[in-house]
Amino acid sequence: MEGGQLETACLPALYALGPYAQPSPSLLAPLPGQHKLPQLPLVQEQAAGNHGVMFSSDHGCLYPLLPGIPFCHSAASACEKTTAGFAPPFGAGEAGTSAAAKADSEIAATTAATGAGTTCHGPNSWWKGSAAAAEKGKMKVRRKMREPRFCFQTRSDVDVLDDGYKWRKYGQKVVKNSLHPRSYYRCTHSNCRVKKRVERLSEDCRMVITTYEGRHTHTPFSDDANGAAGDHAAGSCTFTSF
DNA sequence: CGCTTTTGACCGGCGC
DNA sequence: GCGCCGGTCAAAAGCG
Repeated sequence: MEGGQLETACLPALYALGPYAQPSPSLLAPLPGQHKLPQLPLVQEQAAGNHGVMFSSDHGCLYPLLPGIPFCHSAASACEKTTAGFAPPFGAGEAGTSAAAKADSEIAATTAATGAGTTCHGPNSWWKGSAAAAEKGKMKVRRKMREPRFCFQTRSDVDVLDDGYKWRKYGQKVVKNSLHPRSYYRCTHSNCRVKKRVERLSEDCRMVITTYEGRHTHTPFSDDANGAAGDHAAGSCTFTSF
């Protein structure tokens, strides 16, 4: 359903960030058919910090929400600072719930684990185990193995931003202190375990918080046999990491 | 017919 | 130890 819902004209500038790529301006590659990207020094910090960065976009202008915010390098407390700082201007702070901070704290422990070169699951079983019994055991592992996350704030009438990837919705949940349900998506690419959450601010239903978790193992549209899009990938690996 | 979305249930983590 | 809450699962329904 997603991937094409947004008219290009009203697309918020959503750029592919390379959380693990080298901190270079080349990290910022505009997605196919999207706006030229501004220089975002903050992203370079993000590249080093791996996760927790937040941006705001207003139909084309993507900018750091809080310049100089402390990234979540390791401690959960740092994450809380980040998210708390994010919340006040908008009142709700859904993206900065304790759970988000909690997850970020897990990321801190996870980053090293994932850096070891292993995925938590088989390459083709990123969303479920083979057996229910085994799943129970894996569930805990999966929760521990959190991926780096990026949080974007965009202003849009549609929930799902066309970021060049194809997503499948796997859940929706009403979260506390939010008038709008949170939607959970997974990348449909077979080997890709990237997830994203989409939710709207209670105080401003036009503001959409999109949180990406993990890194794409493929280029945008690569699973759609869209070769042209693949050509947009900056280099071979920089753009693939999101 | 295959894929996606919906939705209620379940599970684990965390705070009290 | 208990309850709350976020995140995920999985069956059913919907859609192209």
